[in-house]
Amino acid sequence: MRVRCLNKTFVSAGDVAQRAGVSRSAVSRTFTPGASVSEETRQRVMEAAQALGYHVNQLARGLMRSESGIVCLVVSEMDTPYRARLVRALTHELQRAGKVSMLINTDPSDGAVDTALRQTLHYRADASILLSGLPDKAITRLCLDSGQRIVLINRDDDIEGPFRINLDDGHAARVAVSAFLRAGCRRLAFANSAVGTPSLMAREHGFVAAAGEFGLNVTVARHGNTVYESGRTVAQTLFSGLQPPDAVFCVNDLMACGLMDAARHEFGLRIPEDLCVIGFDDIEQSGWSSYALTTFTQPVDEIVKSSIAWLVNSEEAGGKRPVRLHAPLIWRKTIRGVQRTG
Amino acid sequence: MRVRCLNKTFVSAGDVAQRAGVSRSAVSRTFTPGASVSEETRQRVMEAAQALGYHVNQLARGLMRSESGIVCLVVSEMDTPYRARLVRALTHELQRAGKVSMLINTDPSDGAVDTALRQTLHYRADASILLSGLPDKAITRLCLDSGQRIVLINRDDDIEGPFRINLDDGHAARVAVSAFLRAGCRRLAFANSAVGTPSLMAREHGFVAAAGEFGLNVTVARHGNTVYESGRTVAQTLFSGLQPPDAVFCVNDLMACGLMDAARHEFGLRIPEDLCVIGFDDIEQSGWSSYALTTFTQPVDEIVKSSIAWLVNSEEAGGKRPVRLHAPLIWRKTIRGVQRTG
DNA sequence: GCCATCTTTGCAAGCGTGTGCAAAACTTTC
DNA sequence: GAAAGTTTTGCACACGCTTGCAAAGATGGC
Repeated sequence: MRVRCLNKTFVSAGDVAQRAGVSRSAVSRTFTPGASVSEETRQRVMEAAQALGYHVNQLARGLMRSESGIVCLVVSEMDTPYRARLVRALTHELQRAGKVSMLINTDPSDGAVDTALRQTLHYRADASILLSGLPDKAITRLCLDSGQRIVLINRDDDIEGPFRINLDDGHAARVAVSAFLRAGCRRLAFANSAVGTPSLMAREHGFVAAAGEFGLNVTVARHGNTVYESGRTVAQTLFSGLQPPDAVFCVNDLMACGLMDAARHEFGLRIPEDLCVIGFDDIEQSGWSSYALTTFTQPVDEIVKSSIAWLVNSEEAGGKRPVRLHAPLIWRKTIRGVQRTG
Repeated sequence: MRVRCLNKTFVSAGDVAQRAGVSRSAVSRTFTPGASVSEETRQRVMEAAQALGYHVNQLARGLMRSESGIVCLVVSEMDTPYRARLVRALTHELQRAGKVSMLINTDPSDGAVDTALRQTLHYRADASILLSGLPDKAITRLCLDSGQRIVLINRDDDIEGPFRINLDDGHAARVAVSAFLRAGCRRLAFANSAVGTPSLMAREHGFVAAAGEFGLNVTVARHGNTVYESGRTVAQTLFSGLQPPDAVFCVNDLMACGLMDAARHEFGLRIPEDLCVIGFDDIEQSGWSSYALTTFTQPVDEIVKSSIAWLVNSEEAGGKRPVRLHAPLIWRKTIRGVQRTG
């Protein structure tokens, strides 16, 4: 049998009321901002609450109001540097906004995103923020119909209803091309994963298109997940060929790191003398002096700020069109020649 | 005014009952494993639930039972590679155990761990897992008295009651010393942060003591947080001196990476020829070929497994003494000479 | 001192669920 | 077919909270 303390497990509003000599309503109102309580009773209640160690039961509160105060973060591979940073920033800001975050792991093994998103319904989450995996349309509908708000970050799916927030991948791709050209590179390549997420593909297509405008072909290599190892594998493909590239735009910093390591340690290439590299995300490791990667930085603060602003302001349910944010290029040392603002 | 659908926001068990032509209890029992329902009614209920899109309201369920199914993860700097990996593994395993994880960010800005831990009480979490920050004793008591279970990971504080899980830091330190000695190193140093967490200090003291047994002094340098930049700073201190070390045990892989980068790029040292390095955690980056760091690996799976096993089995509230896990040394390329199993 | 106005308070009805209890339905046995 | 036993079912209450409503109390103007 479960061993517990002798007294009741939790003190309830009733207990506090009794001790303070007021009604249950009074203590409820004391803890409800904007409710009508006299200063005197408030004091008495607070005192009793303090003494008894009372905490409002958010489960019960959430049952009455329609708001549970819970926001779900739906994310897979959350230990990826960029994802981890985003999760950290989101939880931090959500807490400041008086919300609490429920973390839903959608790593492949245990069912799909759908199962997870359905989980968010069980707890009557006020909102869900999806950092990865695209949910089934029906489930999304279900969530929206349940009054839940949905934010899609970097997933430019064609679903109607959610708040969509994306980067201007096309613009970044053009900036990358012109940076490479200015550095004197002519044999361009694009390193992608085989995942095929819309935003990853937007970078690839944007890069190919922008290069095309200058009459240049792009060698595209895709492999596996968007991780370090894939970067290495792609490097094997690219640098073993007859016409190895002298510039590679990597869809992601993690892949860029893998590609650079393989280029240096297995093919003896010097960066940026023999090879220029640009990445995407600006993860912490890109700033480490072994990489010093020139890369596009994710405006994490802006992403977080606008997401949460939309969640909290229950007004303006608008947001038909996705918010597009700019990802500026951070110049480090993987591109030769003079830098210019991109 | 908030725009909603015309129908009720959520369908309740009552709605399902009405449609299925049974009582509300029948619905409740259908969704309660082990309750007594005839196969026929179960079918009817499931059908109606499906049609209406019914989901058990976990908030209400949690109100009735004493279990909310919520487990809080209390963590700061969660985008650190090791922490992120742990959080990922924990959420994954918790979900498999039918729990859901609430992520509490205790980054310095908004209040201390205490505020966060109190937050876990608001939602009547079944348990809290603390990865960082040591809570006030009073709050811990409060949580325990409320029937909440607490797990402390890598925080060997002297609090009574929580389930404590630690690594055998002392043993690891001894292994590090002998690895350095076998590689012919004689001028040992320890790179630590200024944070002073028990487990970090245990590594330092263990290393100094073990070296002492061989009549060797250890230069100890401490600086800032346990991050990459601190590793660089510590390197400045260590390698600018008259007697620069030829072996450094870093309290953490992140610091090891910083130290190695500074050693190579600012002091022109070759690793492992001029300098041997050992780290701790075995983060992903340690495996990257730019570092190839020999390091102690955190048995994340074991940590997660034993934590959750303890949370779920409400029996055996035992666990007075902390669980000590072994952190094996992963041999890569930052120690010269022949490897031997440690 | 009296009435109108405003604030504070307690009552009671809900929110959506689990569950003990007794009645009802079904099954077995003789 | 009746008695005994087993399962299933519905009622009603509980969980801890919010909130509309009306009564009570405080305040002010005349």
